Amino acid sequence: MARRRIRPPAAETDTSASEALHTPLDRSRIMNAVIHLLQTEGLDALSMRKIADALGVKAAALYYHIKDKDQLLRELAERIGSEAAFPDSDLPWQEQIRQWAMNFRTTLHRYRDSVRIMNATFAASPHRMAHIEYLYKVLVEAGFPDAQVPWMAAMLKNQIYAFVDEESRLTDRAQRENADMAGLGEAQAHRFESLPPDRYPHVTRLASYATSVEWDREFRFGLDVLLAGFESKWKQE
Amino acid sequence: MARRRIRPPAAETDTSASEALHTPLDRSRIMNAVIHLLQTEGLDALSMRKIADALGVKAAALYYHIKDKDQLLRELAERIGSEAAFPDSDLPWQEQIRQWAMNFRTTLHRYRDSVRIMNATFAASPHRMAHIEYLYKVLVEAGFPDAQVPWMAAMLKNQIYAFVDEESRLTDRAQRENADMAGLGEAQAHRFESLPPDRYPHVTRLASYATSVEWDREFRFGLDVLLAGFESKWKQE
DNA sequence: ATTATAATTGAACAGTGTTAGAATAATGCA
DNA sequence: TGCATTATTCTAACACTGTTCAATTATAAT
Repeated sequence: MARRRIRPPAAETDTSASEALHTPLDRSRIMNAVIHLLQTEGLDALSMRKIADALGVKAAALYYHIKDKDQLLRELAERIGSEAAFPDSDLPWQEQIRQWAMNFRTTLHRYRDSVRIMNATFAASPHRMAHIEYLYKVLVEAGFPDAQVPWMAAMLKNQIYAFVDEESRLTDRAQRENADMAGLGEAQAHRFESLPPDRYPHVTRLASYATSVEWDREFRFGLDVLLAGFESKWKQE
Repeated sequence: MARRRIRPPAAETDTSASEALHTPLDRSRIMNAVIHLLQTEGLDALSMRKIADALGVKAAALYYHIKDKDQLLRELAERIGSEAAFPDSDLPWQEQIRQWAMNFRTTLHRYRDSVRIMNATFAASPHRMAHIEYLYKVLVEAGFPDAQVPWMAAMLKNQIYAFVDEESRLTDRAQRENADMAGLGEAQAHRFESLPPDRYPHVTRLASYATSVEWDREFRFGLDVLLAGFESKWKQE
């Protein structure tokens, strides 16, 4: 009775060489499965049971290696933070921040639902703190008053998160619409255009600007607004 | 057999006069229970079964009157949006936006987890659209180019949401800490102060500015940065 | 009193994160 | 090799979540 069970091959989701085939299990192997599942199905589908399935294991087995799901998300957020590079530190501060922001945005683009992950977890991990420290340093050395630097950094962070969040939402949606009914060109992006123009004259008139967007340009525009605002406020106080 | 069941008094959570005692049930009575539950226990505790309990009813009964939970949240968001007033339209545009933003912030303060609710629901409801229309109108009439107005409005909205979100989080936490260990003064707000100063010199040095915050002042500061940035960008292009 | 309609319920479905205790696999030691 | 110890994994359950459907009860109309 009770014959030895040999673990079945199990769909490993990704047999991309490296990483021993089915060795015991491991925090890093779990993280790989998490990332793969995140990219293919999104954050909402990221359940403990699905992660375990992808590893050919039952959900309870995960809890021998990790504390809870939140730890998984924190490690995910930390990993994302670790991939955004810092610009050369002898550039002028405006250019440093511009490049830093664009690096960060590019990194956020690489992970599905990245902004939601960042917002759902507290930032007190080494690589994420390094970004805060970097921003503080640049702004302090640029001569801004200590008391305002944390707020300026927060505004930059918020602007990036909010922008990338909306950007991801709209481009994802556009992709799906193009996939469903290929052709037909110019899907109506926002439903704003189909609103009563007498009640919302400005919204309907400006709705066209929300359809075809040059995201890179608009991201720079938002950054420039903040940087110009910083300088303006700095001079007059 | 099968005697008539007379509905028990049931804890109505709030017998604040008005509203017939236990008449059938009703979208507006449901909304009242939702709001009361939101304010006392927060968004995370807002489950269909708890809402039903507060009304002396089973969860399935709610679905005769509403479509799903999301509709409840959308009505909540719409209600919040409806309570923020618009400033006089003959003020200069900067002052209009300043007052509009402060009104909106005050309204958000009145509802627990309000920002999360706003962010979780799409804005295409009358009162919320009215705010977008208003912002577009003010900015267009201030002379800003059409193509940039939607982005400017988005930046203002994002700044308000992000600010109030953080503000609520920190003040809620401070209140809880003061409740637990009354006295002892100056709870350490952020854990930033207990970080290694050699690794994060700027963060630890500036941590003190995050402890005692004049939120009103900082909110105005953030707004002024945006307004100054808008003007600066507008002039040079 | 009987029929028609409005409102509520019980029970279930398919999920979620998480835990305790039993079962199994891998390992060290004699 | 056999045995005992440790390292993993599994089974089963708990307490939740939003939601649906058929059956039941309440209310109103005839």
